[in-house]
Amino acid sequence: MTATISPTGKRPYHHGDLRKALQTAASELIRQRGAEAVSLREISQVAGVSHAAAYRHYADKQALLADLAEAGFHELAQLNRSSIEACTAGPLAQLMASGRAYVRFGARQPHLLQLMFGGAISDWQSHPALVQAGAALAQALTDLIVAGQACGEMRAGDPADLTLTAWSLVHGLALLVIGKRIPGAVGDEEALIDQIAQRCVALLAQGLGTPAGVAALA
Amino acid sequence: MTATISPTGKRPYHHGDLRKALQTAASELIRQRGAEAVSLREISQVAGVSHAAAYRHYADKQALLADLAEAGFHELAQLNRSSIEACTAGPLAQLMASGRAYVRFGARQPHLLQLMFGGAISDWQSHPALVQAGAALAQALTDLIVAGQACGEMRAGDPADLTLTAWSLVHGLALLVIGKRIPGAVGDEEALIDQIAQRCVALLAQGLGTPAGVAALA
DNA sequence: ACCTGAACACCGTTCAAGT
DNA sequence: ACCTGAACACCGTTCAAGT
Repeated sequence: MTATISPTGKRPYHHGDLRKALQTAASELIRQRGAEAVSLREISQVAGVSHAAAYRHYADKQALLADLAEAGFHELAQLNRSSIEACTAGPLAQLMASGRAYVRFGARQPHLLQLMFGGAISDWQSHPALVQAGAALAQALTDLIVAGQACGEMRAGDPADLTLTAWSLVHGLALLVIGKRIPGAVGDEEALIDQIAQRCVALLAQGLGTPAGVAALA
Repeated sequence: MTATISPTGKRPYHHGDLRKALQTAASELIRQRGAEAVSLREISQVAGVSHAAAYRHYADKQALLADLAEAGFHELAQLNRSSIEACTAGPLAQLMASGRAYVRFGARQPHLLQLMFGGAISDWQSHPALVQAGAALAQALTDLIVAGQACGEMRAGDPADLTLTAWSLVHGLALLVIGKRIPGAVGDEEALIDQIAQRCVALLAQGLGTPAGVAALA
């Protein structure tokens, strides 16, 4: 932000914080149209620079996409934490709340979820920050399940199995909702989607919970 | 196939069955590298024609991709039927077998599953045959669940909810496996993936099954 | 250090023209 | 009826040159 905005109103040669401007522009465009439908050239244009300028801040288009996906993981993890904290009941009920938040996130930002999990980022492994952000999300789920097992609300067994089952359910549900593959719920009404998600995570809870845990839900 | 192959060995002007040749070439390339990494021009070249010839058989690239995705749905539906028929136990056990087959399909042909459910085909609704093929797959699942409810192995409730829950679980699991998001199972060993899938669908069965149904599994 | 403009090798798509 | 070749408007990426 140092000496980049001239008083004349003309745009200066140096942008100031082009990296952030690219993130903002890309995020906006991708949330609207999806990663495949947005070019680096258009992002640069919206950010107000030439089409080659982005390469001073990102190695290639993949790196920019990975950056946005990482931000998406942080956002989802934050929503996850909020939904868990907002639920004053036990871990099993918190797991259900967390699952609904996951589906809600997908329904609100379908193109972002596609970017985070779809094939747009070809070499996931070469973006360590992205791997880290994804792993943190899974760890939060595992923590919840271990807590549930400790207090007898959740079934015994390898926490990794319970984690993967819970994650798979909400992940698959979110993607099926996004893809409009659900007959009878083609619309985007958020309330309807949330009701569907509620019923699915309730069935999940039947599978993961102990009899005592399930009884406590009602 | 009429008068298209000259005895001299030189390629004739007319291909004969270019549509099928394009499908074959595209299927091969996409299964190896994914839809985003394959161009219509390369597909045409592999099929042995100029890059414009494809437009005589497909409206655009999306139409070719939709055609391949539809074939994928038929293949998956067939695997689904086979796995159910091969299981001589009750509907709950058949549901588990079906789920494992779904995950196995995804693990074997990750790029195809991405094509079928990812964002590569932007306007799904404008390819009716594709919608139909996807709906048929969901219907097979619902049939299984209704049968399970009828014989008391599966929990009562709206079959649509049970269907969506089961589908979401196996769909999410397949995609997480494909994306190598599963810590501890980064490898491609099919046997390992199948064991993981087995444990997840077992937990699903705990949620969807009645006590009697679950008892019958053991 | 940061950005621009021209250039390169690609795309998807169209269309007159060939067989 | 089916395919080709040239053309158009785009891409992502590179690099000398400008500030």
